[in-house]
Amino acid sequence: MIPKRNRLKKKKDFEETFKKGKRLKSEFLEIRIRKVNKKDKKIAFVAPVKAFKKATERNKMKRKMREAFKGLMKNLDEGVRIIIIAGSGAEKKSIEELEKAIKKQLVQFKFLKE
RNA sequence: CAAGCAGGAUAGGUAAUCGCUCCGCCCCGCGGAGAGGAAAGUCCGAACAUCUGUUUUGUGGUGGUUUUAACUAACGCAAAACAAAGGUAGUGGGUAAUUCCCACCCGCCGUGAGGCAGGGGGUGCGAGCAGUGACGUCUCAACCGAAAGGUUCGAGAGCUCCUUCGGGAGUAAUUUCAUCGAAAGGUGAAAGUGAAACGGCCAAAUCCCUACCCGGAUGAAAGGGCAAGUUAGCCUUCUUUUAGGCAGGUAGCCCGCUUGAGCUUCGGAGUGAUUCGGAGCCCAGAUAAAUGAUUACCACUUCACAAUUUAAUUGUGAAGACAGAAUUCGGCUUAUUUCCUGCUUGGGCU
RNA sequence: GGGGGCGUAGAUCAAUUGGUUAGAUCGCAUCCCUGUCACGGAUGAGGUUGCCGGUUCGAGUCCGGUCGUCCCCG
Repeated sequence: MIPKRNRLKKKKDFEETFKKGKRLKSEFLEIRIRKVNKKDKKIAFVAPVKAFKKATERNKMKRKMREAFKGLMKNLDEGVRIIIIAGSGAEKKSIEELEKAIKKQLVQFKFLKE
């Protein structure tokens, strides 16, 4: 789990990131990202009911994504607000595959130092 | 061995590394705790909270009358009773309470172990549509044909018999009068259809009655507290600007929020559901929402392969259910892994 | 977290108090019309009433359970 201070928790923050954030899409993931003029980094993970019907599946998906993201945290740019949304099909991917997919997108658009 | 019936338990473990949430402390750290039997469906029942009825009684109490005392409208608190709607239904018991649970009785089903969304009283199948045909039983099974066959000398001279084929009903299921019943409805007579409506039995999870239970509504997003910003208004300061306070309660935060009809264990009461007493224990409280990831070893089950080979054992590999707390409990229902116990029926061997 | 509705032919909807063979429109198929297509006409096929069980002489309808789907509160 990501520590509390790095979670995107407030409803207002969340909505802003969701609406105004840049949209990066891949086969089974969607990332919304936005930079604000602050020093902290905040992230949230979403597993929609449409893609994952049961509560257990949603929990599992979110845990997988968190685990995949863990290593990327310290190299992230300051002030980023990220929401990562899992699509259907993502539950079959391993943690390494998820990590690669996230990394690829973030590096490509220069939010993450390698 | 096969098929089945009933009941119960279980929901992998240990270690290391990297993380998350909460709590504690001698706070750069260390220690402790961290999903379920169904957390699910939301089908019932309660706790708790707020709002809200009518009547009566008690009580507090501001105001009023008033010398005091006393009386008393509003309002608050407590208790009791109650309409409608709704619910329940063998007898007795359990519980905070239930549509739940337990014991027993009767009825029905099953070869049996056992099971039942069986259990107040009453009323109630002539409704389907035109037919060999009206819940079941009993009664009645008739008619027409130059359609075919049989029997027969002959079935197209006529009569009669058997089989097959074809054909043929009601504006159907009401109306009128009288009468019984609290009601649903019944009974009698007349008319009408039919071969038959006469009689008896069984039928409400559609109808009626009785007895009993219960004030009602909304649900933790209940409800309460603190309170940025903004602000109509009020007060203070001041020539004004301004500043401060009050009021208000939005965003946000906090409480509610986990000690409870609690768990473990011992003893007593009871056939049992359950209950009484003692001792010990504290056992998730998140909120875009923690309880995870990786590796190793050890168990258990299943499958595949190989070896020994009657059975079985050993080794290797793979796989391992349903499912995620959201105020808290008690039931019910549904999903699902593995195992155990007792019993029944049938077959085989000794 | 809490509450409510709806599942009937390929599609959109009906079905009285439980009572005939579950009906209508569009679509579909075949034939006719035409030189051909459309239009038009005729005929026809198509249903486990979401699923499982119960009550009943009889269930789309009544009662339980289950699955799916849509909506409301915030």
